[in-house]
Amino acid sequence: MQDGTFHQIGDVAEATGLSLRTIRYWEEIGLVTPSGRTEGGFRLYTDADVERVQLAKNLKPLGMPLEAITELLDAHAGLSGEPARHSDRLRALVDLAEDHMQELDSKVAAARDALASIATALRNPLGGL
Amino acid sequence: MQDGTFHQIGDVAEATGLSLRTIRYWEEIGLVTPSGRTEGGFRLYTDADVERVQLAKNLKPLGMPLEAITELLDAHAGLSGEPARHSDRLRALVDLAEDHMQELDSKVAAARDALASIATALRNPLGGL
DNA sequence: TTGCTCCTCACGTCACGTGAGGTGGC
DNA sequence: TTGCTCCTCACGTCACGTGAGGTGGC
Repeated sequence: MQDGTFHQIGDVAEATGLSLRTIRYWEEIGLVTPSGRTEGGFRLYTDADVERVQLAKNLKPLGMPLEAITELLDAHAGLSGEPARHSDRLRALVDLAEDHMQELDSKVAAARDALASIATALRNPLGGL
Repeated sequence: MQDGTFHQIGDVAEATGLSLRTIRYWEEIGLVTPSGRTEGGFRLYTDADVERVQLAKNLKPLGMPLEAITELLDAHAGLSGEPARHSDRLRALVDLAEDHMQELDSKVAAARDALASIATALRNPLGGL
């Protein structure tokens, strides 16, 4: 959970490939909040915070609004030995995310086909079919 | 190319699953322009116009700005028996699109893994790993 | 003390969503 | 003539990008 070491926002940005602005915006909307701040106001992230940023980044392609990703990660984080209530909530959110995953898969397939049909024009420059 | 029949924007929206606003916006930025208008100002789309809308929609998941998709479709449309200039341009744009396709593939894989790791918590509600 | 990193506004941008008020077309 | 579909503004939204001006920390 905590090993005593903290990370600054620049470290998190480098580790995840996100911009500082994005990480700050995600805090603004409550998606990822740093566990601490220095006296001067510098954000301090634990390893768990960084993992949450990375999870959020990886889930983004699903195309859900960031608010939905926030709910999903909140439900996931609150599951440590909880009663069945949180589990039901999490299950519903995971189902929703899996629906988005299905849609994403078919969109990617359609994109691949579209790109292939355009690329075909390079080998067969006849205009029509 | 043309069969004499034209389609109104509502038909195009229903056929492609896009909103009227999206189709109008795409015209605003020069992505898809209807081939004609009625006297009263109603947009008229040919089958080729509709195909272009559908291609643009399918390419969207690649994550390129709409301006890049416009260039790609323009280069593709201008390839009917053209000299090698357009072919070079098209090749470069297709290469760029294929790069985006690669990135999309790895993003989807990461999203699938992330979602699976969250879903695992439902079968193994121990909090840790 | 000098850099480098961080901070908070705050306006700009992209790709639309969402009415408001009005007119075309079978 | 009545609906239904379309039209053009024009402001709102989401997820940031991009400076402006200022301060923290090794």
